[in-house]
Amino acid sequence: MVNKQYSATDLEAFMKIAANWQNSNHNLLEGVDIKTEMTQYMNSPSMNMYKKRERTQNWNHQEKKYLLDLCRKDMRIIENKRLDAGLTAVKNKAWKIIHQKFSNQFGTDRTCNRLKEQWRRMKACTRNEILDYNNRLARFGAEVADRKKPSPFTFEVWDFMQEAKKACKSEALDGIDYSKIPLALEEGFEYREDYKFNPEDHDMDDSRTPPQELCDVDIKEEENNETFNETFNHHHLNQSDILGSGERLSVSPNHSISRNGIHEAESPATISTSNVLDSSGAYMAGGGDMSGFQANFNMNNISATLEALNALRSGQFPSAAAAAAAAIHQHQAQAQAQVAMHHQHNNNNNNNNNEDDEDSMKPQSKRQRTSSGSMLGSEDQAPVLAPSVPASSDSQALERSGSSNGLTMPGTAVSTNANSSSSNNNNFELRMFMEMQSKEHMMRMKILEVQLQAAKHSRDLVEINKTLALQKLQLELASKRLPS
DNA sequence: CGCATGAAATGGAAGCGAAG
DNA sequence: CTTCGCTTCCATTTCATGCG
Repeated sequence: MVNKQYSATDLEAFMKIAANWQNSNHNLLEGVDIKTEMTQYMNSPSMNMYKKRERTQNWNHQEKKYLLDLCRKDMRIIENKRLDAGLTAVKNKAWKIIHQKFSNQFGTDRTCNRLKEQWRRMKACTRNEILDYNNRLARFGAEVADRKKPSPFTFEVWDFMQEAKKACKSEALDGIDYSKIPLALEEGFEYREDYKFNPEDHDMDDSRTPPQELCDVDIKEEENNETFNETFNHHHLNQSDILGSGERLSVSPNHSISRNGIHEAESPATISTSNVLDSSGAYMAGGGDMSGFQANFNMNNISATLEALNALRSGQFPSAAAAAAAAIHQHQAQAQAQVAMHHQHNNNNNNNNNEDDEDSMKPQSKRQRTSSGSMLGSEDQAPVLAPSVPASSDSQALERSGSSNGLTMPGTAVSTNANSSSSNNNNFELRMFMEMQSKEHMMRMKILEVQLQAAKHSRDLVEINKTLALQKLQLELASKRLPS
């Protein structure tokens, strides 16, 4: 973004005033290069509010297309008209990701608010163009109307708008709690630690915005932290859940990760993200290969997960695995009972079999729904979902996941072959599992270390900025006292 | 429950810059 | 200078939330 500077004429006018003032206060400003001082002062951020605004670079087609593609990923969130706290937070989070992705692609010239504005403009222009076109089409026919036919991109945006409208309408009466929804935008996305503090994100061009409010991302600090932590949790073991420090373990019965493993319907966006999260190995190394194990490990045996991760955290991997395995064995019967309940639930909600099945494979799905009307709009979601898989027991689901990639995963064996007499096989698989756990732990530790380092640097940067600001303030105060 | 406040969405006006 | 396309900002509306 072009930083605003005063023109030569502006400065000349200011200089005249300053020169007059200097003449009348000669004794005070003797020897001061007032022109340099003035130029610096006038172009300082604190004077932004008095400057004329300067337009940014026009948006090119690639930028618009990219923005559309990003918005498309989470259209149900971005285009949702609801204003409740949960959805607003998720929406802000989505915009932050969009902004970061956009910045990665095209540089940091566009601020988050500019992105939002552009998105609004794109929609408004599209609406106008299409309505105008339709009008002409109806009045003068295709030949005349086509003389000023909207671009294919306009039609693309229009299609998106219609699609989004439909999608949101289908969920409008659905009391979905969006606050825990993972975003499709998070696919392969890593938060930048410095995002919050990155000066590039601040809208230095906002002529009416005082310096202290320069953060143009209209997102409150706490949301910032929350969203970061949330994503951090999604990407990093969900330790807060599992270690009991967070609130997620005490989720309501409606929560998608309920204790009995029964899951609610889920939107395509959520599902796709869940897949991503699974494949990114939120709990397990090995990504999608371990999904079968995850399902049983996490949903039917939260306590086992707890124990395992407690051990994992303290570096006792063998004991972690053993704890998990033991707990899983213990809970096997209980799991079967839950599966039976699951069956019953599925029978009661035939329309949502697919979603439930998908959910059962996705321990990361954090969707929380209100109890009333939760099934509304599900028919709209169904066609977008992955091909349906017959409702089955969790163990069958595990087999599915195992056979689909031609591998029998250790975790699967641990959880499904509880009654197997092949203890050697179990031991071997357990060892493999431990090794994987160990590797994963090492990786996570490294990631945490890097993030900690980055956070420290960010904090240092803030401290330095604070100190500088303080010094500047003191200088200003001193110079003000000088005339008196 | 009603009111105050804040945040986000939105329509439209004003301003900017390039092209003719 | 005018026009046009685009960006930016303001005023208004809508909704959520907090408080008495």
